[in-house]
Amino acid sequence: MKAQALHGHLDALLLAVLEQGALHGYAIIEALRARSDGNLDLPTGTIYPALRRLERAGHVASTWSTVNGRERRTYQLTDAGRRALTGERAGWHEFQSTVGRFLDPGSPSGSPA
Amino acid sequence: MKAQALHGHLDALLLAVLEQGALHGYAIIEALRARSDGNLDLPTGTIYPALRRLERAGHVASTWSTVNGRERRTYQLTDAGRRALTGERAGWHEFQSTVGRFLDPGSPSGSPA
DNA sequence: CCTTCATGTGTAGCTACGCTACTTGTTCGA
DNA sequence: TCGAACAAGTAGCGTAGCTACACATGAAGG
Repeated sequence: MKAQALHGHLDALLLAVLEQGALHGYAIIEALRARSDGNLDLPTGTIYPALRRLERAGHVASTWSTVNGRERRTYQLTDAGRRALTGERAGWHEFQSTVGRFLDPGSPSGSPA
Repeated sequence: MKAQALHGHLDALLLAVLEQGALHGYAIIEALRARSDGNLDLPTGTIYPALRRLERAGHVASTWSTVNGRERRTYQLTDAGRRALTGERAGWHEFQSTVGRFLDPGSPSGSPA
């Protein structure tokens, strides 16, 4: 998967992963990798700054905890984050349908969903 | 539509538009706008550099012509461009399915196509 | 005649944002 | 003891689309 394809969609992915339950950064990376069959293997330098961004935006909240002597910052979705995710989903569908109209051969209307 | 969502997919769009016939830059902008119901209203500063990039990559070829005293640079797909478009389509489908797995609620397998 | 708008191409510089490469620290198995 | 997995983090880079501009012609309107 081309690296820059993700541009602008990472926030939505992170919110979607956290929708199913709070996770810490490292676990988020593993969840993305697992649920995408290895297609999304994102480096920490991508995830951690993105999570800080989401926290500054109020979409996630973080709490520190210590597990086996290791410091974990666990992130959970806020109500605003849940609302944001709804918007991101809508945006994704619009984007998908718009680009698909050009790139999907057999779907003329552009609205398969 | 968020602006940076397009990142990494513009080349594919341009190749797809040119697949249906040669067009000059301005007409490409209009074609994108028309076929996307106005969702893709791309500025010239996006299109022209992108076309130059595609030409340097050998995916399109350009020919000058004069129409009504106006200089037009018409772009057409090369064979390499056609092959590239096939790859871009595959990449798009992979991307779509990967992200959709997280953002599309009701499609568990992630392979609707 | 002059202004304005649509047509048409183009560039310089900005900015957003994911990536590379690195650092720090702990636990666990070889 | 040493390396690998776990866990978090930052500085700086690079890509690539966007903003704002410049330039030129033709048609329409006053």
